[in-house]
Amino acid sequence: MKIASFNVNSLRVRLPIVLQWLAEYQPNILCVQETKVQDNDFPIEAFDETEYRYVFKGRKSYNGVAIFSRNEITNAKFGFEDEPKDEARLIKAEINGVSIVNTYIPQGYLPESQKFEYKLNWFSRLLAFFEKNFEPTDPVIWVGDLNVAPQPIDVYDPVNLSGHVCFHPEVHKALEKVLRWGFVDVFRMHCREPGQYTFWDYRLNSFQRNLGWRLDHIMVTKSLAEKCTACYIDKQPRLAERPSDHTPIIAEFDW
Amino acid sequence: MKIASFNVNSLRVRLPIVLQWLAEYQPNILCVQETKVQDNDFPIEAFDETEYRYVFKGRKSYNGVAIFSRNEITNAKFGFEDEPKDEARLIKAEINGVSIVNTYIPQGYLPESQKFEYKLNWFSRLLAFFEKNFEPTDPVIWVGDLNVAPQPIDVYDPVNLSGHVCFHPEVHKALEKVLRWGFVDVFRMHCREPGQYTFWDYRLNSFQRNLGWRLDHIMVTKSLAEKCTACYIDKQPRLAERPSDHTPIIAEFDW
DNA sequence: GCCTAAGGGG
DNA sequence: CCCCTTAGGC
Repeated sequence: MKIASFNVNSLRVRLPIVLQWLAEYQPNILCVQETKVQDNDFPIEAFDETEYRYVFKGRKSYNGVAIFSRNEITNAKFGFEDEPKDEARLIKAEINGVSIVNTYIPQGYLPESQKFEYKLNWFSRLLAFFEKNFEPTDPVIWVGDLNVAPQPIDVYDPVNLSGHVCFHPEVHKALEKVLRWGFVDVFRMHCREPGQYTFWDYRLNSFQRNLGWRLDHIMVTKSLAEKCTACYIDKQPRLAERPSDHTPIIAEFDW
Repeated sequence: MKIASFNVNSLRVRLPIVLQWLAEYQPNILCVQETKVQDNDFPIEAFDETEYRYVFKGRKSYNGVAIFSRNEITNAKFGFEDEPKDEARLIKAEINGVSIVNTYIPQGYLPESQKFEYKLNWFSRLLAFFEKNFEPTDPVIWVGDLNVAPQPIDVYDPVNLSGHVCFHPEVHKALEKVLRWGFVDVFRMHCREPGQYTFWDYRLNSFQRNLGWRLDHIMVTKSLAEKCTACYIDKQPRLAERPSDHTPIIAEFDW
């Protein structure tokens, strides 16, 4: 049982990468973010030629989320239950008796901005969403681009980056609250190495110099964490002709 | 002695095609149009790695002409001598004792428009340019995207396209006047076949359906026409990954 | 359709 | 640096 998360930064531009990646890695589930495609323009034909089923919700230009799965996807719901729903940022679905929550959390622009307030609030609303829909003992997998590097080990320069909207005490507190509800960061459960990132800014040759951030995560409830056999980051898609600025993270489970 | 004309529709985008084409066909001279690149951004490095010399004149976004030659290029002049010079639409140069005039003639938008007036006027000014600079007995090669299909045989639907700015009685008359000064259309000297085109609109799948136009030409004075051994259109570059909407025309001479 | 540009976003 | 959008040209 393999589940992956990948911020594709335009599904249409990255379609060859995504199709090749699915064919090569054969995950059971792939959650993608930043599809940047309206539902009418979603490239369903390309995926209908694969064994993958899909659910998606997008909008013009920004955001957009999708789940691809080899097994049946049921009860797909998009966005929060209250306003603003942010449908192109959250999918909840059930696959093989496990609940999947795929999120693209707002980046937050600048700490002084309204957008940062919105981001912090988004974490609160997400916690309420988990509290309302699940018990911590349920099998729940929360994945996506969470736009937060949880620990100093998760950014290339923790001293100078402290205060950045993706590495900020307030955001760390907000994430911590959600995790404390009942999630385990399965990547850090398996790997304590520094320099393990999933995002590199397109500017500054960040990837070549490994000036990265670990922003993409696979968080699972405790019952599932016990069954997680591996979790790793795949940098291969970054070597493609037109790579995304993010790269996939994969977790494997014995169940 | 091989000379070719090719509207590249962005030299930077088509650079791989042009370099490969030069390496494969080894023409003595290649005239290109619609380089769409300012002189500061012209990719000279790429051509400095070949045996080709070059002269060019471009501007931002629109037009732009260049000549590549394996032999020395002398007395290169850009544009008309009077205003508007339209430097990014005309190069006159000498190569191997022959005069080359490479033109990208205005398309003309709509017959009712000012731009169409400008196009017709451009042909008049070009005739005056030839009269002033050459004798019909001189060896002169006039090539380029002339934005005119000379005969009914040169468009896919002569009845319905009659009146289009590139297949219009006024334009035919204007071209005819220039030809009568002393030029021979060497393509039609060698080939009377219909369906021989050099341009296909990107829209409507024109290339696949061969809904084309013969807009790119090699016109030569009589003394040279006698030495022309072949003239043909090369559709191979249209099979590239990112083809131009035009394709090269090539003439061969024994001299 | 495919090129260009300029402006917003990360 | 690479994505998006809109607008203009052909």
